[in-house]
Amino acid sequence: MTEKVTIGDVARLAGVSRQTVSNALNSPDIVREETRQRVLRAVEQLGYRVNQAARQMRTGRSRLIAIRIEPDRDGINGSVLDRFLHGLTESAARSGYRVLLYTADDDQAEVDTFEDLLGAYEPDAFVLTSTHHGDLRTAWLLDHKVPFVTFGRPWSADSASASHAWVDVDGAAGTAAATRHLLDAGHRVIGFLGWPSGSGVGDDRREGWARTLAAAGVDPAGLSRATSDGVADGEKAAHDLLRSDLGVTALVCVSDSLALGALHAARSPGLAWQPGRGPGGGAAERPVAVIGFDDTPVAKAVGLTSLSQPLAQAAAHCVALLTTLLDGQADPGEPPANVLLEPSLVVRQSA
Amino acid sequence: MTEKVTIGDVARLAGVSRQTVSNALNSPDIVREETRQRVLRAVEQLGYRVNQAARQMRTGRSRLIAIRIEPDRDGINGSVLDRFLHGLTESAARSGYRVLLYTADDDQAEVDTFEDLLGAYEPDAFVLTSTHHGDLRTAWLLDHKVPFVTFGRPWSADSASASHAWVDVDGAAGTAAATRHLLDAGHRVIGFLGWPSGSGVGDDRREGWARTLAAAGVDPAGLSRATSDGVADGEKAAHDLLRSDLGVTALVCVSDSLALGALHAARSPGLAWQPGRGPGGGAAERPVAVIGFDDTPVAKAVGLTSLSQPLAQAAAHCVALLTTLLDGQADPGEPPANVLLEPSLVVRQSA
DNA sequence: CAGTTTATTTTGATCGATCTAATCATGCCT
DNA sequence: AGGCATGATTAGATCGATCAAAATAAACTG
Repeated sequence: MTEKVTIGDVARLAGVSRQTVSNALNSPDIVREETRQRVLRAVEQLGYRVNQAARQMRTGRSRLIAIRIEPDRDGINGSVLDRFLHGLTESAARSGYRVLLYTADDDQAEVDTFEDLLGAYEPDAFVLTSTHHGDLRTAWLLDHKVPFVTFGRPWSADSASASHAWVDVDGAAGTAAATRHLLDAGHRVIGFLGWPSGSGVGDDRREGWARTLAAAGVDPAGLSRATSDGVADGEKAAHDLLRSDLGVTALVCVSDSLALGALHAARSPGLAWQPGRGPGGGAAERPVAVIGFDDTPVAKAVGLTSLSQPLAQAAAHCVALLTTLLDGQADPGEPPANVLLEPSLVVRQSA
Repeated sequence: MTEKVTIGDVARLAGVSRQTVSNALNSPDIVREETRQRVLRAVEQLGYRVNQAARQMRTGRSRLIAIRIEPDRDGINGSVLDRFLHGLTESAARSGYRVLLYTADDDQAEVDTFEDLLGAYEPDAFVLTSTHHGDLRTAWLLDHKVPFVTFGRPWSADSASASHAWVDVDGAAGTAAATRHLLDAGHRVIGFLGWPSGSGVGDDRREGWARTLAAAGVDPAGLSRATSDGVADGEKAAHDLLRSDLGVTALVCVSDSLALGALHAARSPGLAWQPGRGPGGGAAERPVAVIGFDDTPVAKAVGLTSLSQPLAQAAAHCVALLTTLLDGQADPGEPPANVLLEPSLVVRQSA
């Protein structure tokens, strides 16, 4: 163990009182410059570091941010949270905060954990991910006046009231960009592989595709398929869509999992298309173009064009919003701030 | 915020002193049974939770375990740490500990962070991942008598001295199992795609393959290729190995990244093989079998047979070793304990 | 039944920082 | 020079728990 250096040790060496050391560090402006220097030199010399536990007792602030780590549910998209976590840890550290992890199997368990953590470690704030309709967690936190930010919009009906700070990535803007990219490449009949409607994220992403396609004069009706998230599901849905006689030459997908399945389907015989004509018959076949979402390692590995979420940025914004909340700079009259970031298209071989 | 409930509140309600409440919770055996019940009822009623900061000040124990979260370097193998982290968080919680994250770009930066954290948050222990030759970090922690466990063996020359607790997965046993699986399936000339020698993990995994192949009467010499970790690298190396006239019909790979590359190579024309004869000429071609390592989401997605590390188990063992260290149950005379787990082969289409 | 031992509970101090309020200098104004 | 606002520093209390030691109650012993 490192020998403990307390504020008293520093005070003794600098020849001042404990409080002056504290002031020199926390309210530099009320200490005489020369004294401040002397204190800082002593701090340096002894390698003093403020003890969080002691500070926390007095101030009630732990400088901890808690976040739940999820079991990477479907696997393929699991690394998204991982990258976000990394960004969060870095940004938090830059602002003098540390990240504390916890797990919970469902909303209720998570709320219980809130109570546990607040009683024991007193994190200053929470970051919630995977927000969804009728989220118990946000209600509880608001109710107990615990500061928090969500990574993900509040997808509830009363989102108009915008009752908490959030950061999100604009899925619709992403799929719109993907669709535009395909249109620019000469595609017209562009399909969409999504999740069953009802999930905020999924609906949002579909909307971006539909809007852009319609704007280009193509009716999106009938060009979309919904399925659960999985490679096999994606393959099946893509097959179904490509076999129909609609002349689909490209697919925008709500996730890399579905896109990967679509890629398999697209490479199965008889589903390619010929430039300049409709599908079927002719030379120089071109494979169906596919674009995924999330830019997971899988996408990189198989050359799948995909939409990349600016996760490090999102994390940084979360921390920024939190520090504003915590430092009380937030105007209580103003509605809570929020940030919407645009994903970027990473072009690879698949489109 | 939740209204604060202190040990004093509980004491008042239960009609005893603060210390008795503390005893009832921490040393139940020295409190009269009836009193204990009364205290527990009061605790329940008020929803009391011990304040870690206050406890930490007195006891010097924070009940925090710190671990570094790495930027998922190559991406494809990134989720391994993620899954380990999840397991660690769960196991730690079960033992009354929480996980604190930090980042660091290299060993030196990590050591600096040790000092920071120990001064400020006083984590009770560290869990180190990615141990390697000449690891600065273990030396520093040993030197400062900070409890820690590594996930990964000490790969140093003086590993004989086994100076710290560790948990690891037996890579050699894994590749041995993979090789045996291929032998059982009728393969004889089985190649290996690995990393350049010098990395403990890589050498270990190669060794399991070589040993098993030799035991089956096949000389592994010349059947292995070394390359950096990447899909393209793997494809190139696999091509090279398959094109040689050695008659390789299967490949064991040190990682899923390389295996994915190998899979691509194996599917390129002219590299299949015919059962019952050597490569080239004949009917009923069979693709080259490929086995990867780590069972990443990519493996699952593309149907790659791979070796799965028991990460949740490994994490649980890490916590178990730590609690033994921290609760002082470890016999100081005994050398530190360690655990070696076996990976399991997840068989999919590729082999 | 006094004298001890053992069981149970309580009192007071303490961990290391910060808050509040008090003290001690200075400079300025009339 | 006295009065006073301002600047700089310090003394003492405090956060909530646990430790060490003391106090009290109960049990046992000869």
